[in-house]
Amino acid sequence: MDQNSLPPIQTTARDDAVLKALVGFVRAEALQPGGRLPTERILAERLKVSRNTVREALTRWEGLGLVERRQGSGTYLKAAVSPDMLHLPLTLAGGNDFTSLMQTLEIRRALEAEAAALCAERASPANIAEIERKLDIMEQAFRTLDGMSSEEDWEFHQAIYRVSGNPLFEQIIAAMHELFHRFWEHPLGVRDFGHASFPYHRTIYECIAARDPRGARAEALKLIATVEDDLKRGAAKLKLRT
Amino acid sequence: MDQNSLPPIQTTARDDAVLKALVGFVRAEALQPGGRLPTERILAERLKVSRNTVREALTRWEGLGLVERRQGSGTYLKAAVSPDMLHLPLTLAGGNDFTSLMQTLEIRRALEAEAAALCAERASPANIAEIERKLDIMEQAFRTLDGMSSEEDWEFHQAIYRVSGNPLFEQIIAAMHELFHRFWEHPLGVRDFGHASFPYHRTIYECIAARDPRGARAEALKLIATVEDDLKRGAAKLKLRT
DNA sequence: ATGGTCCAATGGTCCAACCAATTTCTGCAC
DNA sequence: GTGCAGAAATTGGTTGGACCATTGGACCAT
Repeated sequence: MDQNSLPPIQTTARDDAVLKALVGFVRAEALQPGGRLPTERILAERLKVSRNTVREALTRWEGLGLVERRQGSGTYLKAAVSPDMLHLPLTLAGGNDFTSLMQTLEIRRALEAEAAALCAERASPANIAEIERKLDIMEQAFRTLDGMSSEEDWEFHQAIYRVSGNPLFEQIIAAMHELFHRFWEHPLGVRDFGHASFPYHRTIYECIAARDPRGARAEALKLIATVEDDLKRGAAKLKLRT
Repeated sequence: MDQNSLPPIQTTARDDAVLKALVGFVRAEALQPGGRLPTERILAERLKVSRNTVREALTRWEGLGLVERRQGSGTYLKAAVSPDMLHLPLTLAGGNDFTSLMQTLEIRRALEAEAAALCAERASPANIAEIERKLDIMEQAFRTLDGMSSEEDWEFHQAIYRVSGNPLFEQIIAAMHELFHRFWEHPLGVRDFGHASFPYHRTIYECIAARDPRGARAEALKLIATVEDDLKRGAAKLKLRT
């Protein structure tokens, strides 16, 4: 017998019930990300639970990044919610060491290549125009600053993830982006970090515009490879462990 | 001016401070997963904060899967913690609908192929033997049950992720496994769901044993393709939306 | 317009108590 | 002594009420 057929009963689950009610509220009110939730006091009164219970529920959602609380202002929705949401709380020991960054890059390589390929398959003309716009901005920033601008670079890649049609790509990479961002600003002592990756942004775009999934995948892999090289050069310079 | 040069100041962060102190405690006591944390009341007293604040902090950790609370018993550590942890709270609108499962598969395709390739590069003889053992068990289960056994199948793939040398693969896929598991037991009305994927498990293993990254990647892609086919067949049968 | 002051709303913290589940102890029967 | 039922202590869960800190808008003086 599958032990899943007899799940443990839940005798008390006030805060979970609160969250369920909140999901209902968000849907009933068609609340969009950025919208404001009822105040804690109102929720407590309406749901007939203590304000503390409401707070515990909201704390959970806050930890999951679904909601943002601003003292003196209110509680705001940060992401879309649905009744059958699944939360994947990944917690990984992330450091600034070479190994962690390399591992992050391996994940990014896998996802970036796949996303680029899917993007090339599915992009509409409007999508392609949007990506080109982001590319132009990035290239402009590159010339102005004489180097990679992490902000504009990120926007470009994000556009590709979005157009891939699979929101999971954007979510996973966005979550890891913070980890990556940390060291992006401190290029391990390597001058011109990311310079080598610059030309591949355009080649990726061209493959997408040409609806060439295989090419897009190949160019994406090349781009990641240049970043890996930069990383290795930095590691060698700092004599970090491999 | 770079807007990062004036980051918002942090005036109060009691519960965050509690978590930081808790990290220190875990490390000082060399607390292992499964170990028991101090009582909420004791923590409140020691840290000179209200029990409510302690509870908010623990609620966050609980939501992140780091800790488990058992009423009447205590609070127990569920995973290792470190000062520089990174949390990726992925929330995906995951249902049993065709679209969600297909998107999950696209992620799995990206990661599975990369992991198989890395595994083929890095596997030690002992690793290879371990994977073969898992493969034998899976094949045995297949013959006995006359069908795929999700449990043994999962163990096989997990072994590959582990040997890939990058713990992120295992963590991400493991988190998504629950989503996949849901419908794995209810194969959308498709008889012999997963049957077609069976032979590729051995071909993947053989490529790994032969230290053939390209082959391993190719076979992994074939395996996922068969699952996608099964999924599409099920969707067509159930007239689900694409 | 600009800046300052006040004030109501809102999240953050605290306290003291009680409830509910669990564990531990106690004492009785055998 | 052993075993077990019930009491007692422990521990997380909930409640209600209070106060603090921050926010943002209204109002006012310059």
